[in-house]
Amino acid sequence: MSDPFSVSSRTTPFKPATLSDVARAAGVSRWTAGRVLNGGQGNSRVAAKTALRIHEAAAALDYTPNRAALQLRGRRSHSFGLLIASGGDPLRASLVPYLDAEALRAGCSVLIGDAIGNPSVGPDQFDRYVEDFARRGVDGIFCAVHHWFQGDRRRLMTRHSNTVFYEDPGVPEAAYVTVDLEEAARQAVGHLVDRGRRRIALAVMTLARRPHLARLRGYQQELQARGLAFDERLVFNGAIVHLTFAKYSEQEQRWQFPWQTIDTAIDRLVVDARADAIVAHDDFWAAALLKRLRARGLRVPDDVAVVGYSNHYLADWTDPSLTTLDLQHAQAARTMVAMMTRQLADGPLPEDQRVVKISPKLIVREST
Amino acid sequence: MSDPFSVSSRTTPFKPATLSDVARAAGVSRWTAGRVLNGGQGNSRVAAKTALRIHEAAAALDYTPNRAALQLRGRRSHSFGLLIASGGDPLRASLVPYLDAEALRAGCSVLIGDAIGNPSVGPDQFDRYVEDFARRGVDGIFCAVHHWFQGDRRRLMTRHSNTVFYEDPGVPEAAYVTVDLEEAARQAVGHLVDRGRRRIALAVMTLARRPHLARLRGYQQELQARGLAFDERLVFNGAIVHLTFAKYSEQEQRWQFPWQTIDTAIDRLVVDARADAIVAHDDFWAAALLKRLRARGLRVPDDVAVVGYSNHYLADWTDPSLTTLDLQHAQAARTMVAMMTRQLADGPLPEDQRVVKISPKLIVREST
DNA sequence: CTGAAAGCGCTTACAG
DNA sequence: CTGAAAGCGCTTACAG
Repeated sequence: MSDPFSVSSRTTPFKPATLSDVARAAGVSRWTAGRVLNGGQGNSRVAAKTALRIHEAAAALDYTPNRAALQLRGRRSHSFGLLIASGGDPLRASLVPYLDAEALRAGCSVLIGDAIGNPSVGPDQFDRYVEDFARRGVDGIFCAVHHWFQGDRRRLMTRHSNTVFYEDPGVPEAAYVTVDLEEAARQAVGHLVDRGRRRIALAVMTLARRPHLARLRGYQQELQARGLAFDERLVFNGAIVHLTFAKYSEQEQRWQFPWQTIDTAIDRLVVDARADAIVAHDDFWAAALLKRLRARGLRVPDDVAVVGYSNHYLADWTDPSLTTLDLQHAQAARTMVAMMTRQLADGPLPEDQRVVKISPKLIVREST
Repeated sequence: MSDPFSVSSRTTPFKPATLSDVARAAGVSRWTAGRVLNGGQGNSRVAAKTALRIHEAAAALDYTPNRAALQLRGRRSHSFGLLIASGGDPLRASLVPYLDAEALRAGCSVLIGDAIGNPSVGPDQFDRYVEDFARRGVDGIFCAVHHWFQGDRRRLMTRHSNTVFYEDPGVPEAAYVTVDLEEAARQAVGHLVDRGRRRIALAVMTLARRPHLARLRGYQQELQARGLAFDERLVFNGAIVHLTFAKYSEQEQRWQFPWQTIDTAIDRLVVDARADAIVAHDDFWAAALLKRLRARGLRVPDDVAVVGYSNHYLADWTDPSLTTLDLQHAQAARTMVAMMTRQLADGPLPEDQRVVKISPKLIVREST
């Protein structure tokens, strides 16, 4: 062949050293070598100097155990499956590098299941991944798929008892990491009070789901702690307005944003209730508020301060840039992998340790 | 045990059917069953009615071949490795779901290597992934890591002859998919001319790298095609200004954006050279231009129109929203998987088929 | 057209 | 403390 590329790939066929090679080099049997290199408990049954000789031989031969063989014998695959729908949720996409980094530190690779919600796959992709990951013998599953995506979470949990979720999947017994929304609201309100705001509004997409009620609680708590009265006209619940919600367009792989809801929120909160600050549902709501407030000639932060939630990339690029709460994904990932590792070692976590709350961190920019 | 969770996971230990099970059920030998279900060529040597019986038995038992066993016998692992640094490059993160979806359609799973550049792993993580993926026996590697990240691309290619890159890695013989930057510049300029602009500027971070020279070529071509004179004062080369570049902060996992460079660009292009439109390096440059133009009292698009590049999420959220070029990641992913599949079947691609250019697509929003 | 045997690289009882 | 044998689930020469 004249192609140097193909020649090189043929003349250097990578042939890794096997346990037999190491055993031969060290002058011991395969059993002994296996015991020392891959065995768990039994290595105490091998003489220290023999073990040393074996380790040296292994290092010299650059030995790594063959994963396929280990797996065939029923050992751990040292891989995790990660269920995520980053196409439909850009916020969670940033969890991936952190989870991968943490898995790596735990000696595991990550199989990604990221096509959920993609128009080219079926709506049952979630369940297909669950099957495929099982067949590939992953040691556990991380599930960061938002609740609005189809998929049988219960079946996931029976199929993979070692599952750790990001945010409450609404399935009993589930282990998960979640951002403390109560704390998030408290921090936002506290910051705005410190900035001299007195008519602080809360604008959320819905109060129908439990997590958002936690937000309302935190909001009220902090107002009270700061000696401010609660005024229900300063709470905007998008769901009640009966306008269009954010809708994910699978065609365009983008969100169709409910701009009218934002205008209504401004009418109610700023025009009617004279709010001087708004704690927004998330950074997208906050960015939309920024645009629509400007369109009405209202200045941010002079007339109205705005706080977002999630610290998405866009927070640096809105005009003005956005004060928001960072979700601390690095910490979330670390916690998720730690929970997984514990589950792997000790089985299901005790009830009082199945839910871990992460405190978000306020990032102050120009909008407050 | 009183824990229903752990009980359930123990009472239903998932024990998949094996080839022997299928053979027994169909009343044939393992050889025959294997030939029919997993064998490639030899299944013509099995009687049609026998084959049918075997397929029925396999379906009834929900048989799937054991991957570990196949791999141990030296067959394909039906998995790909994906090298990416989405933490350091949010634009490419959106390739992941598309690549995963396409790999799925080709019957393969994706092992993700996304921790590159993450502060918690070493700078040699790229090379570590290359090793780990080899040991796990992936069938090929997709590499979408930006050139500024450390990592031995040559070694990657000798270790995995089936590698497909996103964007030119600068390694001879490499197969890659790339966005046609010449075409991108032509489309942007053409659109601006259609909008009545006559003093169209080009603002890029650098002209030192080959791809960006293609941009300049496309820009000049389209001006000429539209009968407009080329004015070198309307080309801004960020590298020549000797100001700070965008720098990725591993601490904050964010880009430190060179705002001064943007101000200088506005001085040169708009103030000095009276540009009425700017084709920007990317969406981040475009968003920065929007903010800085407004700060000077210049209106977009009335005074100056701005076109971005990449159609990042933020394009919807800038004020005004951004006209930009979509990178067509779905198409890029489809092409990458197709190239991989061909390489897998036929070996390295012929030289004239190793580089595939994707035409970006203009998305018109409010900034032009 | 079909079967019995060997072996991929490892572990796990079982003997010494 | 160490070794020979069997087997995880599959494929691949070999015989029939």
